[in-house]
Amino acid sequence: MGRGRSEIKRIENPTQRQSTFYKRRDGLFKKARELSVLCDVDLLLLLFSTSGKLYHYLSPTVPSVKELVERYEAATHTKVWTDIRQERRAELEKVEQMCELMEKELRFMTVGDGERYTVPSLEMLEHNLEAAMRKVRSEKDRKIGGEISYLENIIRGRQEERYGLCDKVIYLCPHPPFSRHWSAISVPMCVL
Amino acid sequence: MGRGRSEIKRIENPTQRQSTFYKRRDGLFKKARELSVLCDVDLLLLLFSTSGKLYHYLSPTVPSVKELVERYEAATHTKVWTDIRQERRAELEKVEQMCELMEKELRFMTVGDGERYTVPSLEMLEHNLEAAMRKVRSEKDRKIGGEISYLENIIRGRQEERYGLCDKVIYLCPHPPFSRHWSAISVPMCVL
DNA sequence: AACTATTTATAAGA
DNA sequence: TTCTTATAAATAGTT
Repeated sequence: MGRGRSEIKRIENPTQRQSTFYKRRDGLFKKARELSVLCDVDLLLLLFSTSGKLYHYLSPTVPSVKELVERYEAATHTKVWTDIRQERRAELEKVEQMCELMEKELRFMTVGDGERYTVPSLEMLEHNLEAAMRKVRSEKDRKIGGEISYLENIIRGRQEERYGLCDKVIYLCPHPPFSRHWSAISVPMCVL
Repeated sequence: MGRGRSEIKRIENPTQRQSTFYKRRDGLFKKARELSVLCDVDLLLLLFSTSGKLYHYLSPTVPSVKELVERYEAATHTKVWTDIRQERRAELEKVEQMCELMEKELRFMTVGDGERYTVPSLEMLEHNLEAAMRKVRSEKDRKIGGEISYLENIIRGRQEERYGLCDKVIYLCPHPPFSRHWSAISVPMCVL
């Protein structure tokens, strides 16, 4: 339409292309709207200009873009979102596998119900439990040993402190007025 | 265009509507194609007729419907597929939680690295392991006991079978020609 | 589908 | 971008 042109090929002049874009874009959306209303048709028009700007139209009868794309999927048998779903599914399966593995191991450690176990597997289990027990016991001993030596150190430190204080007291006050009381409270004072 | 009409409202006459649909549909797709070529624009046109038939057009410059809908998502910040992804995410999180729980339990049973355990928790663990060990041992004993009596039964059965066979042999052949050979192979025969 | 009278869209220019 | 206008294109009504 208009004065001239009939060949449809990319307009190289950017100004002219932009101008044509505005006009034809408006025309296209108008036509889309009209068709959807006149003929009771569901349609979606998505359009990105070269500059990346979005223009879109969705028939008023259609609830969502999603709904329409799903119908498109069904009609063409081309799963648009297959990749994403497969990715997720793979992720999920991986985690589920790990879960199962751990569950199995756990069941093996706790003996849920003995029905399933054969004698050799029970022996293996017994062996595992013995190993675990040894680990736990040595760990416990190590911890207890550590705590004991820690407490011994504290006691030793306090003892030395006490000696130091007693020496000081004797130096400052060689003849204390209430010697019996002093000695009576000296131990608790040092322990504080 | 054409002779008359300017009001845009649903055409109630089905024949007329169908006719108009064909004409305007072709016009719309032509316009869409022309715009995408002339102005170097990415566009998607999805259209479902009242009868459910799909017509669509995608700019030759766009690789896929998915790609365009993703750009639509990005542009509008309306996650078209949010629901699906959220569902999956929830599912995944649930499994991951279970996984973590089991891992914790398992770690408690196997004592990965002792650093984290206090003496009371180690004692608790030791206690659990002892209980498990008792369970396993009693289960093993029960199984072994069962197997032994099962084997004893078999042996008893075979023994009786053997006696029966020997009796038969003696009955049928009171004076066997090669008595020494007979007795030499009688045991393996019965065991077969 | 095809025709055609008309309406619409739009290219070019402002 | 927007308006104007000459002209091409689309299409409603009809056959």
